[in-house]
Amino acid sequence: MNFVALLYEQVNRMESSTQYQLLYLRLKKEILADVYPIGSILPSENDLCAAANLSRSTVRQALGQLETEGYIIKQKGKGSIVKSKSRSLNLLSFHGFSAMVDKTKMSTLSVQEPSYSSWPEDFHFELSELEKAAACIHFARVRAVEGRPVMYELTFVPNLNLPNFVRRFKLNQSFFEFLAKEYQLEITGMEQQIWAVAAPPFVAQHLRVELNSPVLKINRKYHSNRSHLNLYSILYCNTEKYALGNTSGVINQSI
Amino acid sequence: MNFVALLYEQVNRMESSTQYQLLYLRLKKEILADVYPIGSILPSENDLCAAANLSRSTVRQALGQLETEGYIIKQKGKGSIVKSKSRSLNLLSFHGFSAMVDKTKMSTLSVQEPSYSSWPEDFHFELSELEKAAACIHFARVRAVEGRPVMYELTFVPNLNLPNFVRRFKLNQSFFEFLAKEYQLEITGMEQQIWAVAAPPFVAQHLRVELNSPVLKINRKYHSNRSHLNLYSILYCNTEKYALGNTSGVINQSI
DNA sequence: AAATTCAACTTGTACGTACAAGTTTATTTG
DNA sequence: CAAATAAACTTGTACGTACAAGTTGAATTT
Repeated sequence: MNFVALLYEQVNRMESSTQYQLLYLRLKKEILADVYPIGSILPSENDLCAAANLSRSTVRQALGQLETEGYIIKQKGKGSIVKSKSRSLNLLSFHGFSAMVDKTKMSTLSVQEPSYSSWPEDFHFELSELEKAAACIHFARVRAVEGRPVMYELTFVPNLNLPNFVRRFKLNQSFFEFLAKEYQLEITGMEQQIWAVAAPPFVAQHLRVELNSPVLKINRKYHSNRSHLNLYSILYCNTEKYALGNTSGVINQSI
Repeated sequence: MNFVALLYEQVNRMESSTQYQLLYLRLKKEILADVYPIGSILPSENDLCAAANLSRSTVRQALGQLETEGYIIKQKGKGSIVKSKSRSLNLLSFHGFSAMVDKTKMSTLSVQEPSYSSWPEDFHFELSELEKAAACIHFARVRAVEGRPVMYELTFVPNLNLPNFVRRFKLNQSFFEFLAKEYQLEITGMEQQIWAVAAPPFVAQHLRVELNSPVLKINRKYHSNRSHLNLYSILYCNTEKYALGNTSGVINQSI
């Protein structure tokens, strides 16, 4: 089976399928496109039934999937409230000591504009034959909080059916939102490995820390809804002032 | 409302409730008690219907919750296979470069046996009044892989309705499994913060690394099914040979 | 003996009904 | 006008039916 056939199969798997999945996909797209912005309430289950000519159980199945993936929160008596525009993946992200870092205080510096190249010789993850054969899209950027560099990020993407990526992607926008909007490419999962390492020269320079001072190194492999397309990142983090943090599980703070 | 009243309310919330939740709780307990060991198959949906005198939709709701919490995997045509004895929390855990570290090669060294004490003065998480008023159960241990220390773990637990903890808990057993079995205390969520720091003397000693070499420091707050009881850990990790890693999201590796 | 077919299982999808329980808004009542 | 009440919503739980689709193992055929 060649590559084109594989792609067609994937599209079929995504687009045909069952009634509740079709509704789920439609609602997800509409949430992403701000038809239902964050904080708004989806049409009631009965309205969705009437509009799509489906039974309530089927509608509830679609909404249930949206809920478990973190897009909406359902509230008895009220409705389904849009919570987030992306599946909660539980990435590590920067936190202050109490609250999350204010997004308005974050800035992005370009280190390496997007370009097509070959894969690094000593790449940190195993690549499939398909990925090896494709060109490697590479870019690098530094994230800063209040002007202080906190993260140096190198990204590697196999150029598989991502037309005009280099021309279209600008470093100061959200990478994941760009992929979702332009290519309907959604990140569905991730693996990562974390080390504490002594900062090598190029890292010390970009993060403005002393040579050999302790920094976090994170290797990430992102999985997507295209089964042969994975994204790769190497992150170096300066945790002197801001820690990396995350939250997992259902936190029950009732009473 | 006093503490005892709160406890009663919690027990009521857990034990009364709905049909599918009762079945869910019963099956979860039986999985934990090895009535259905890992890898085994639960009774079929129809069998569960007949045994509990419930409709299939209700049974499926209970199984669905077990599935989303990571206890079972459902397979069309086969059945519900027991996958894990605890909710998958997506903690960071040690990995080798390719496969997970062999559990038989892990050992635990005692650094500080469990004892009752007061809370540290400069504790890393905000404590509630209830927690502050309780005594602090503290212990510390070092985890080693192939004789090489990789993690130094300090644990702090408020002594709230955990009778005879110090006498009953042995450091070489799983802390979470002990809590589930002895006190029906389940970990439901977690927050963590991560830094790369220069190893201070006591850490360098326990992890057998050079003073000021880079190590991971992780502060964790575990949430439990008792809404006023949280567990706290400080971890120091030597990542020279083994990285910390995790996986999140649904990984779709079909085709 | 090996391959095929078929029957008996399993879970998945989709429809339907009925009532419980929480929220909001309009109505009634004092 | 303010408060209590009622009606009209919302989602949650629980029951039922029917068929589709995947898995397994026994029966049949080759």
